Amino acid sequence: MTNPFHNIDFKDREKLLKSLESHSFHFPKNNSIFSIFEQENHIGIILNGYLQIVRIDSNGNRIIMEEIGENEIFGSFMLSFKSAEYEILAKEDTDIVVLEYDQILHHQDLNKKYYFQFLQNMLEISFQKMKEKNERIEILTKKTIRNKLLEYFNIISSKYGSKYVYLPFNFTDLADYLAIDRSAMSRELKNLKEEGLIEVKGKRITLLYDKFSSIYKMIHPY
Amino acid sequence: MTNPFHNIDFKDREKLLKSLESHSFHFPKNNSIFSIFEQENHIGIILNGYLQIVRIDSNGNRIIMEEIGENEIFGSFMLSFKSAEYEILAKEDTDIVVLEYDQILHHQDLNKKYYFQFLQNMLEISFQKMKEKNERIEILTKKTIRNKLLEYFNIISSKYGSKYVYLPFNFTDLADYLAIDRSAMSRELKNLKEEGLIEVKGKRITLLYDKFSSIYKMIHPY
DNA sequence: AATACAGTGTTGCAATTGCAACTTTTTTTA
DNA sequence: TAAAAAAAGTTGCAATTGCAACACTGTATT
Repeated sequence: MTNPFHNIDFKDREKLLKSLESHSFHFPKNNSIFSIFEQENHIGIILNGYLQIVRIDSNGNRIIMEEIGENEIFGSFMLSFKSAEYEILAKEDTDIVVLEYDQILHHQDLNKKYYFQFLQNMLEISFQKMKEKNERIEILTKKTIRNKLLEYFNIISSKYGSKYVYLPFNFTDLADYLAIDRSAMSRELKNLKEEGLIEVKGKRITLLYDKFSSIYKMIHPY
Repeated sequence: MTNPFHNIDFKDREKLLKSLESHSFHFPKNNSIFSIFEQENHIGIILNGYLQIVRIDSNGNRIIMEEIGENEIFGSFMLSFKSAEYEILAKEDTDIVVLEYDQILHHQDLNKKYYFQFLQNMLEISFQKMKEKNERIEILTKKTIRNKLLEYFNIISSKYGSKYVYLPFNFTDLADYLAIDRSAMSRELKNLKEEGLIEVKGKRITLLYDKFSSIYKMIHPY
C-alpha cells in the first residue's frame, strides 16, 4: 500500500499534520476505538498495527467489513458507521493519526508542494482500496460457498503469484468475511480437501487445481 | 455526485483536459465500449448518459458490477477488468472523456490552481464511490433474499428520505445486482407484498413497514 | 498446572435457494 | 400494427445452506 506520506520529508510532514489539525492516538490490543469516529469529519491513517471494522446487524450476523493495516485510511466518510451496529477493534497495539476531512478537501494553501503530494497519495490509496472493495464484491456475488472460497483463494494467490495462500484470518473470521456460516464453510473446506483441490495446514492453504481452467481440475490427478 | 470540474471555470477546464492528454468519445445506446479500457492507465469521466459494467463469470452468472452515471468516474485502476469476463455497456447515448491515470497522479505542475482543485474533486468523488461500494457490501452480506431486498430498499429510502423507492433497474437487472436468482427474487417480492410489507407499482416500491423497528412491522396492520 | 475460553470440526434437519421449464405481459422493432 | 424479443410471473423439485447442538483442541489467564 502506498504510504500517505510518500515523497514528503519529515519536516514537511510535521507542517502538513499541523495544518490539517491532526491528532495522534494509541490504542492497545483488543480495545474498541469507535467513539472518535462517530462524526463524519475525521480521516484516520494507520501508522502501525491494524484494525478490524466489524458489523453486527439486526439479525445478529457478525460481518467483518474491513481489515485496515499500516498506511491505510478509514473513516465514516467512506463507510457510514450508522446505528449501533459497528465496532472498530484494535487487533494489535495500533497507532493512528486523525485528520479533519474538510481541511483536506477544502484547503486552499496552494503553494505547499507537500500538500499537493499528499493529495496525490490519498487519491492513489483511495483507488487501491476501491480495487479491494470490488474484489470483495466479486467474491460475495458468487452463489455457492465453494465458489466464494475458490474466488477468494484465487485472488490472494494471483496477488502473490503463488499457489500458497496464507490466510490473514482465523477460520471464524474468514466465514464472517465471506458472509457464510462457519460450520457450512468448514463442511465445504472438507469437501475441497477430499476432492484433492486444496490442502490445508493451519492458515496455509495450498491450491492443487489449475486456476486457469474453467473447470477446477487437480494438477496431479493421480 | 460532485462534479469533477466543480470550481473550475470553462477556460481552465480546457487547459486541464489538454494537459492531461484527454480524449473524448461518444457511444451510442447499447454499444459496448470495453476496448478502450483494457489498459490500466485510463480514467473515464461520464459527461452525460450512463454505463453498466457487467460481469459474466465462469459459472455463467451475470452480475452488474456498477452503474455509472453523470459525473462519475471509472476505469481499470479501480476495477480489474480481468480475463474476458467484463463488458461495459452504454445504456443510453453516452459521452465520456478519458484521461491518463499517470498524468493525474504524477503531474508536477504545482502552480495551477485548477489542477489542485481537480485533485480535491477526484478525491471527493472517490470517497463517495467508496461509500456506495460499502453499502453494496452491506447488502450482499445479508444471508437471505428477503434481507437483501429490505436492506437495498432501506438504503435507497434513507438516501431520499422517502418511503417510496424508485428502482434504477428493471427486475432482471436488480436480481443481477443483488446476486440472486431472478425467479427466487420474484417469489420473495410476492411474499413481501402478501405480508403487506411493500407495495409494488412498476418500478415504484412503497415501504409499508417501520424501518427503525428491528422486526419489520407493518405501519398499518389493519 | 489448572481452568477458562476461543476456535475448530462434525452432523442432522429444516429452511431457503437455484434451476429449469413454462406462461403471461410488456416493450421494441420491422 | 403485427411479429418478435425481452421482461416478468409461476411452480415443482433437488441442491445448498444456516442453524443448533455438541465434542474436541489449542491457547490464554491466573
